[in-house]
Amino acid sequence: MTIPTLLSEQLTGTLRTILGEALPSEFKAAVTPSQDLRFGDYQSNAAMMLAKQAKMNPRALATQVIENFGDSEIATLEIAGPGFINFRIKPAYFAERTARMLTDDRLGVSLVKEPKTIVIDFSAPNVAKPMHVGHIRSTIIGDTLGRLARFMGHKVITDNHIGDWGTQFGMILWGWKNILDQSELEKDPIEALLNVYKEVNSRCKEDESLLPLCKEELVKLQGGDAENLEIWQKCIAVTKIGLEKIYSQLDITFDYWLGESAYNDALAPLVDDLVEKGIARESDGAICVFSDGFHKPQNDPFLVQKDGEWVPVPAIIRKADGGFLYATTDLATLDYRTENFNADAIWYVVGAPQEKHFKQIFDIERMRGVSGDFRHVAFGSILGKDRRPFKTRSGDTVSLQDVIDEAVTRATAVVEAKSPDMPAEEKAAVAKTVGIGAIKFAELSQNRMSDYIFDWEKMLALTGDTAPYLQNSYVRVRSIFRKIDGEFTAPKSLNISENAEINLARLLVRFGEVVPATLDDCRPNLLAAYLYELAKAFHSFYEACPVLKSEGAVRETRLALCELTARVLKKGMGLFGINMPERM
RNA sequence: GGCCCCGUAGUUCAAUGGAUAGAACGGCCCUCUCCUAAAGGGCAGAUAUGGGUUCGAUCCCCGUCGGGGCUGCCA
Repeated sequence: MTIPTLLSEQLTGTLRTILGEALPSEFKAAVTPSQDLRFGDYQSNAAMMLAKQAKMNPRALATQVIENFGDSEIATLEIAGPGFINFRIKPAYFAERTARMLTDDRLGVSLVKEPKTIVIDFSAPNVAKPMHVGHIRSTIIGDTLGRLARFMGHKVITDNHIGDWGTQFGMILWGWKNILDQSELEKDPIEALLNVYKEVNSRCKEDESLLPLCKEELVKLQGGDAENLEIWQKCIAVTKIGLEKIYSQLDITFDYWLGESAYNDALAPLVDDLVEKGIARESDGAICVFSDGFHKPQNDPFLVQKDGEWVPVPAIIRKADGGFLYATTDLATLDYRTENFNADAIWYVVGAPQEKHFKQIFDIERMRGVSGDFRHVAFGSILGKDRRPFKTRSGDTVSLQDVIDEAVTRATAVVEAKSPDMPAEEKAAVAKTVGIGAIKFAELSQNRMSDYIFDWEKMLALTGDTAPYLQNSYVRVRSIFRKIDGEFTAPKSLNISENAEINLARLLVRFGEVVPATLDDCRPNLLAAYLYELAKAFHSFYEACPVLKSEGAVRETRLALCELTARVLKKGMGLFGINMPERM
C-alpha cells in the first residue's frame, strides 16, 4: 500500500472517531504530496473540508485529529495555516520502505485488482504518405499508454489502424499509371508515392477534368478490378516496409495492423443493421444517425445551434452515392474489437479536433446497447511558426524521419565532444539512444492537451528537462557500480539521515503512487515530471553525498539509494520506451 | 451564430480548489587535484481582463478581449 493510502485510512479512521455519524460514510480523507517541503512530505485538507458541516473551527478539528491520531511509525503530524494537517515521514520509515523496494521487482507499483483487456488505437498513418511530425504525438503517447497499462497488469492489444482505403487512392492509382517514374519507385518507394500524390493533387486543382478520372480509378478499385487491386497492394507493401523502418528506430511495435480495408465487408451489413434497428435512416439520399434525444441539446453531439435553433448534425454512415465513410469504418472496427478481442476498453489516441467524431461514434454505440470504456485520448495540435496547425493536405511539413535523423546527428556531435575516447560503435549507439530519447521525452513531458509550436531546438534539446538529463543521472549511478569491488548486495536495512538522502528516498518511494496515477488520467507528463524530479534529487545527492568514499552503514545505504534510483529511472523511462545507456 | 479547447517569466512549458504560482532555455554570478561538469549552487523575471462562489481560485461559474478547432455526404 502506498503511503498516502495508508495515511488516508488512518486519518479517515481518526475523523470517524471524532465526528462519529457526522462523517459521511463514504468519506475518504485526501492525502496528497506537499508541494513545498516546508509543509512536510504529505498533507491533508480534510479538516478544512469537514469543519463547516461539523460546525467547528478547522484548526480546532485539525488539533483534535492530531491528538487522536496516536503514535505513528510512519509520520509526525503537525497543524499549519488555516487547518492543514501536514505529515512528515520519519526517516526510519523511508528506510524501511526503500529496503522493501530493493527486494521488489515492481518497485512498489501494485498490479491492478481487475485486469482489463484494453485495445489501444494509435499512430494510424496513411498509406503512400510518409509519417511527418504530426504523427509524433499519437505514436509516442499511444505506445507509452500501452506500456503503462501492460505494466499495471492489463491485457493490452495495440492496433495500427492504417489508412489503407481512403479516397486518396483514386489519385495515387491514376498517378501510378500515368506519371510514376519506376526508377524513383525503386529508390525510395514512399517518397515516390508521395510525389505522385502531390503532383496529381496539384494537377487536379488546375485541370477540372482530372478529378473524375481519379474517382473512376477509385471506383474500379472498390469494384475489385484486378490491376488496381494489384497496384493498391503494392502501395501497402512498400508503405509498410517504410513504416516498419521508422517504428523499429523508435522501438515501437504493434500487435495488429488492421487497417481500414480490413473492415470493407462489414460496412454494408452494419449500415443495414442500423437501419433495421431504427437507429439510422435515409436523409437527402444518405444514411444518417440522428439524435435520439438522450442528451440535453448542449451536450448532444448530433445537434448544433444555428440562429437560435437546434438543428441536427447527423453522423453520415453511407453517402448518397453509396460510399461509406470514416464513421462507418470506425463503428465496424469497434464491433470487431469488442467481439474478437473481447475488449473491455478501447482507447483512441487521436487529435483533439476529432472530439465530436468520437462523441458521435460512442453515442451510436450507446444507442446500440454496446458498452465499454471507450475513450478518446485527445491531444493538442502541433503548430507551424504561424501558430496554425501544419497542413498535411498540402503536403509540406517535416517528415518524421528527418526529425529522427536530426536528433541523432545532434546527439552524435555532443557524444563526440563529451566522450571522444569512446569506441565508435558505442558512440553511435549512445547517440541514437540519446537523440530518440530526447524526442520522446519532449513529447511526453508535456500536457497532452496543449498545442505546441514545432521547434527543432525544443524538440531536440539535450540539456535541461530532457531525456539526456535523466540518462546522465543513470550513467552516473552505473559508473559508481563499475568501481565497487564485487557484486552489490542489498542491505537488510538502511540508515537514512542526511537531507539529500531523505529527499532521494522520498521520491523513490513515490514511484508506486505516480505510475497508476499516470495511467488513470492517461497523462504521461505526470510520470515525466516525477522522473525529472527524481533525477534532479539524485544529482544533488551525488554532489552532497560521496558514495565510494563513505564507509560502513553509510556506504551501504548510499549504494542502496543509488541502486534504487537506477532501477526506478530505468523502469520509468522504459515505460516511455526510452532506453538508458550505461555510459555517455 | 452555436459548441469545444486555449491565454501563466523575454521564450517554451508545469501546477487532483490549497499555503510564498514550479521548471527549462536564454541572461548574470559562483563550483572540476573530488564516484562522468551532458552536473551542482545562487540572482533577476509571470497567472489577458471585470465580476461571482469559497476559509482559500491559474483551476469552478458569468461577462469582456484575443488565438485555435469543430459545425451534413474527406479521413
